[in-house]
Amino acid sequence: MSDPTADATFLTRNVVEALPAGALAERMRSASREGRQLRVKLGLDPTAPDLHLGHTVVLQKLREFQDRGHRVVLIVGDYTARVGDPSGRSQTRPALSGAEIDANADTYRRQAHKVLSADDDLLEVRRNSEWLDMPMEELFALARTTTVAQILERSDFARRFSASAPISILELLYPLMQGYDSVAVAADVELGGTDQTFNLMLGRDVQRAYGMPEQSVLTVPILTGIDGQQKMSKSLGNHVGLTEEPEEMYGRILSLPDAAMADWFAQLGVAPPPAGTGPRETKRLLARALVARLHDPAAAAEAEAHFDRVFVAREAPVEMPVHVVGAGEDLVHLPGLVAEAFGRSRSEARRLITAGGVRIDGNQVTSLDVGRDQLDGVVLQVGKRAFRRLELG
RNA sequence: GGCGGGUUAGCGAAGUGGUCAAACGCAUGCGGCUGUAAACCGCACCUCUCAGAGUUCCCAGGUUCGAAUCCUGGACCCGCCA
Repeated sequence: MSDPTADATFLTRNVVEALPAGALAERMRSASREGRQLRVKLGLDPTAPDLHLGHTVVLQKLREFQDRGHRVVLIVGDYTARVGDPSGRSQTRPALSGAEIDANADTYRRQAHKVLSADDDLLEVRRNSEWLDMPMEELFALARTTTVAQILERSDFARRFSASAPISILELLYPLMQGYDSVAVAADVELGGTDQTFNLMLGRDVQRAYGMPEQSVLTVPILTGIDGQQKMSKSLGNHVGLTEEPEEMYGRILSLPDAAMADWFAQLGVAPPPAGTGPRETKRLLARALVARLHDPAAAAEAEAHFDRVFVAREAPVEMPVHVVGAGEDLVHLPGLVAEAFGRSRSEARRLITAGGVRIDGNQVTSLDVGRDQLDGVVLQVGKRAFRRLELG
């Protein structure tokens, strides 16, 4: 392990807040003296099956800790997911079934490895059902650590409370459970988005109540989605999934509004281009860098080439699935063909054709029927991105 | 326990007996312009084998020639009072 003070300075770069001030450096120095790793906690709520680019902001930061020899403790909130984190929500959240949570937890772990080192010495993955499935007596002890006034300090609770909106007791318990996670894994540091500030800080109070050193808290920015408006979230459909194909990923990043680019560079830690670079090239650079990070540089280059070919030059991609046109009449009914080839309904296919969204070899289709002999080997296209090469069967 | 309000398409939200598959906005899809940017324009957006047909307005039953709209019962949500 290197110089702890310098490390702390490096690690607090690009974070929104490091609380309390100087605590991280101090903790790093004492850990260094004792010759032990810091335990750096991140809780993941397995309510959605996929991680996205927004999650990489915090994962990237965890990776920096790992690179300095510290141990990341990922907590899959399988137990707390049954409550639902009310942070930033105006409504009570629905609970998930055990099976859904299990499935999500699994994919989380796999996806997190895209950014984190999987080295056993540097990564520990736990589920909070290990300790939160506690006797009521222990729950009482936990509940005693915090007052309602403390919990109501949190702005979203306060807002709902003053608006007379419902707040369930279960929701009030959520921050306590998250805090108890910190006790259970003896966290030295906990990371989270800025929307987690309250929960992270409460974790300190809970730790103190249990007679243990209080964790240092780092909050990272919440990444904007590709709509440039709302925070990135799968349910808003404005996300870039970590498991997406390079081509898809590249394309989605390019659709980011210009106004949001600067934030992305800063928050995702991509080196910005030299001054004077145009917005188009700047965004291409961003997209290349991110695809390279989540896949590899070769994939990024290929994705860009594919993009240029399909969307700039408007040509068909090099490779595409083949659809075999079944034997039949001399005249082929296009709605049926499009429906079959792209898995849509005939009605939808018909609408697309009428709207001018279907092309054959690049030419907009205007009639609903086409001679069968004109379909051999041609490229059938729906919209800008879906292609099938046709073959006669 | 008492009183009141609510439940309409992916979301928000009109509609209070026929002209309602249901205004409008958002989101989404396709097209145009373009840098898959912004802004803007056009079309589509319950389902389908689409000049037509089918199924809707929390659920069940009823009134009526006719109901998203009226009545009865039920479910769920919310508020106020206790």
